[in-house]
Amino acid sequence: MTKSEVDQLDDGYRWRKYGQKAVKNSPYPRSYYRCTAASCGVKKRVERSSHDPSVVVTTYEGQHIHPCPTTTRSTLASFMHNNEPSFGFANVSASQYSSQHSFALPHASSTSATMLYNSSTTPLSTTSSFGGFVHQDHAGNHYHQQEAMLRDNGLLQDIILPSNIMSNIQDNKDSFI
DNA sequence: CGCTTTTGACCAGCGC
DNA sequence: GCGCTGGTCAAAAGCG
Repeated sequence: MTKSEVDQLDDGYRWRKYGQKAVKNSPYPRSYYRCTAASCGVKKRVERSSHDPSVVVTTYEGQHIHPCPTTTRSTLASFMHNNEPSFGFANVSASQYSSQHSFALPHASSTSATMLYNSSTTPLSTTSSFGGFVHQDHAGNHYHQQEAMLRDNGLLQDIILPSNIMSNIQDNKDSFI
């Protein structure tokens, strides 16, 4: 369950929508997505909570059998190209970036819901929870970028989960990272 | 042109 | 069997 203004959360993988249905007991439709990677049959369902419209419920089914295509460099690279050269952490670019990205925690077992790591409500007024790396684009230009890192304190507060699951995450968070 | 989204149709499971 | 519901298919449209 992820608090988000937008239905489409970027978890780093590429998804193709294959259906949408109205669901009972909810005014909001449920969307069905499949991972676009060949031979990767991972699916996800995305629906908005009827109790709290600001909450998006994302249910993953299966596990990816391939590396995440976009959480490494490419997504950030494309983002950078849209915002260069004045990328910085105290400006609008940073907040736009944070509002559009979430991070899937690993260790999701088959058919179970995966918790999303969403940074949409976390102000990026500091750089304390980010590391950095250097990106080289096709023209050979170098950009110093800040790569999102999963750190303690980072963004766990934005995950909306039952308390027992939250405590389980806290107990095992080192293994998540 | 290739990929994605939209959307009605179709199908399976379930309760009555 | 019938109706309801959730999940999937696939043709058409949209988009870069």
